[in-house]
Amino acid sequence: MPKGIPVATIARLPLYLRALRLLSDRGVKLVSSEDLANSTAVRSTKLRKDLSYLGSYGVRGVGYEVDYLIHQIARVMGLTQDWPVILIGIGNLGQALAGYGGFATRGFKVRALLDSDPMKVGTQIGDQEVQHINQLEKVIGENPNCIAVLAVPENAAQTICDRIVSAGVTSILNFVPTVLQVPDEVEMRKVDLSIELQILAFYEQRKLAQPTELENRA
Amino acid sequence: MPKGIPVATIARLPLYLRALRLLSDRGVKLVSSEDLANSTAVRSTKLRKDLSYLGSYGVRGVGYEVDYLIHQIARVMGLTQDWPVILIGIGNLGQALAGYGGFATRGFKVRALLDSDPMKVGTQIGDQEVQHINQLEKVIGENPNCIAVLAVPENAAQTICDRIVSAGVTSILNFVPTVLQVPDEVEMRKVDLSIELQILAFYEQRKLAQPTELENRA
DNA sequence: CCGCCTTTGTTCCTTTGTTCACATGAGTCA
DNA sequence: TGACTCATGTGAACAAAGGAACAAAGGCGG
Repeated sequence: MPKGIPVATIARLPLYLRALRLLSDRGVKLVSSEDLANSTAVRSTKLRKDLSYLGSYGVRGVGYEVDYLIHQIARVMGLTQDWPVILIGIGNLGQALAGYGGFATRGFKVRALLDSDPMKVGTQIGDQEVQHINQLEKVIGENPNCIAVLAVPENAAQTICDRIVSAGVTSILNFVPTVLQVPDEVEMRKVDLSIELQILAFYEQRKLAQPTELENRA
Repeated sequence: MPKGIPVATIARLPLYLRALRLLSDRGVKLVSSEDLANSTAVRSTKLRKDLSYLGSYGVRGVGYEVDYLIHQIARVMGLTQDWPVILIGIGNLGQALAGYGGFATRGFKVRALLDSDPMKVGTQIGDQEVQHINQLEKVIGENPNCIAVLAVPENAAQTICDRIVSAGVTSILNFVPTVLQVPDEVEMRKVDLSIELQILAFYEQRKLAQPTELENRA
C-alpha cells in the first residue's frame, strides 16, 4: 500500500537504501531494524515505522532481508528505472556536478549539459559535450520525464526556469540562491549553500553566547 | 526575547534576509508581511509568526522597516560578525565551493583550503593557496569557532571528521554522502545531491503513475 | 507440541509546526 | 477628537512527525 507515505519518510528512504546497499555489497543477507538504524543515525522505532509504510517486508524475530528490502524501497522510490538528468549552467558548480559520480552511480544518467557561453559550448566534460542553451527545448523533448538541474547565474534563473517548465519538465533541482516561481505541479527542491552556512552560524553563535548550559531548547 | 526560536523558523530566516536585502538594495524602505511572503514563497501568516519570535519589530497598519528588520534578523542569526570557513577536500566539488561567491558575499570568509593530494597542495584558488591536510589542526587552532566544510572522498570522511572535531570544530557542513558520527554538541548539516535526486524521482514517478488525479497526498 | 525469545508492526501519546480567526494598535481623514 | 482602515501579533485549533510501549508473529529448543 504505497498510499500516503509521509514526506519525512520519503526523504529518509534514500538514506536507508544507501546503507542497505553497503550491507549488500559486504555480503550481508539479513539486518535488524536496530542495526540498520545505527548505520543511518535514526532511531530503530522510526526506521520500522518508515518501512511499515511500504508494506510488511520484515520477519518478526528475524529482521529484514537486505536485497529484498533494497528492491522494495527502490520500487517505491521509482529507482528501478533510469532517470534522465539535464544539467543547465556549466559554471564552477555545474562542472563539478557534471563530474560528480553520485549522479551516475544509481540510476541517474546525465543526458545533456547546457550553457549560454559560446566559449563553453563544444567542450567535453565526462562523456558529454556542452551544448548551447538554445537546444534546451529540443533536449527536453528528447528526454521525456527528465530531471532538470539548475546551476545558472541568479539573473538568468527565472527565465530559464520558465523555459524548462514550458518545455514540460516537472522536477527541478535548484542550486540557484533565488526563490523561483513554478506552477504547483512542478516539484522543485532547493540546495542553498549559503543558507546552510547561515543556519550553522546561528547555532555556533548560540554556543558562544551560552557556553555553560549544554542543554538548550532551540 | 530570542528564547526558543523553533528550528523551522531558524531555517527560514536566511530566506527572509535575502529577500529583504534585495528590497533594501532597490531602495525599498517599508514592506508588508504579505509582500515579503510573496517573494519568499511562504504564507504571510507564517512569516509573521516567524518574525514574532524575534520580537515585535513591525508597525501595525504599516509593515516592517526593511533595514531595521535586516539588522534584527542578522543579529539573531549571528550574522553581524564574520565567520571563518575552512574547506576540506579540494576535488571537483571543493574547487567549485572555493570559487563560490555565495560564501564571501555575506559574512563567511574562506580561511583555508586543505587537501591530501600533493599535486594540489600549493595551487592557488581564488585568494587562497591549497595547504596540506596535515595543517588541519594548526589551521583550526588559528581560526577559532570556524565552520568546516567537508568535501573529501567517502572513505576518508569519518577520519577527517574525527580530526576536525577533536581540534575543536563544532559546526560542520557535510557534502560527503555518508552518515558521519559526531558528538551531540557538534552541529552537522548535510547536503546530499544524490538523495535530492532520488526524492525528485519519487515524485516524478508518482506523477507518471497517476496522471489523472492532480491532487495527491504525499 | 508447547513455551520462550527475538524482532517486527502498530497503537497511543507527546511534541513540533502550520493555519485560522481575531484582537490590537498605529496612522489618517473628517 | 473620533471613527475607520490597515496590517501586525497572538491564542487556539489543527496537522504532521517523533517516540515509547506493547501486542503480534516467526523461529527455536526441549
